[in-house]
Amino acid sequence: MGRWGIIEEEWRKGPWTVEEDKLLIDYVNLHGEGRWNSVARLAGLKRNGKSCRLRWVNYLRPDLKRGQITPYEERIILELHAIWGNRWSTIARSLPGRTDNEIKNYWRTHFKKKVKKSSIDNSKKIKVHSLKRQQFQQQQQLNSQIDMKKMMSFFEENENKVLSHVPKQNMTILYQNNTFHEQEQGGFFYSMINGYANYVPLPEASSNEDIMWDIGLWNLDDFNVNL
DNA sequence: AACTCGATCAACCGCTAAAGG
DNA sequence: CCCTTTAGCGGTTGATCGAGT
Repeated sequence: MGRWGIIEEEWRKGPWTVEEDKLLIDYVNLHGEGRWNSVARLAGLKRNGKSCRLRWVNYLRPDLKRGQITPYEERIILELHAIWGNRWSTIARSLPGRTDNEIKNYWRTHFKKKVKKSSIDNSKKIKVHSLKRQQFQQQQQLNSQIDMKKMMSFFEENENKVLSHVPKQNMTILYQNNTFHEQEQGGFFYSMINGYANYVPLPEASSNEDIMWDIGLWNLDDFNVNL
């Protein structure tokens, strides 16, 4: 019984201690991710499954990237938020090692006020309309020339392979370490920098017009490049 | 020294969808 | 089918910190 004659909280809450972290890490190493509700029983943690999962995915996961959001990452966040709105987990999939929570926090603290008045209407964010497409294409053209040069050489070196994937609306291709990695996700070419070609999923094309627009992005003539 | 205030961000909540039985 | 469990999402909170007064 607690101070007030009420049954004590069954689960611990609040910030995690290093001891708790270690218990959770040991549990995941032993049993893998998932079955979070059994962590308390099997690892001796007085945390509910939800809290354990959150701690793992947002902080303890070994593949997380630590440190400041880079300017490159910031640009992706801004551009993808213009497309997707507050769909943080979708945005996070394009930023390896970053969590949706991290991106959400970053955007809210850095950009919420600035975007408040002029922001696009997020209520229809799932639909891709021509205005958004125009905005996105304009942003594409505002990208730095060095990015465009890398993108150009990427296309030139891998033209056949890349173009063969264009009609596949559900194919995502990552280009890392001089190899292609294909993933079954909706997507299209987004940007290329630091040897990392990033295909970003978009809301599914719902009309021929949308599909044509997606393919249009692959036309190198569309990019304003000064080599 | 004491206080306010805004920024930051880890962790919470409610809710939904998918999976399991 | 229904009911329960589990995973995941996005909004919100509140502890903490540092800068300014």
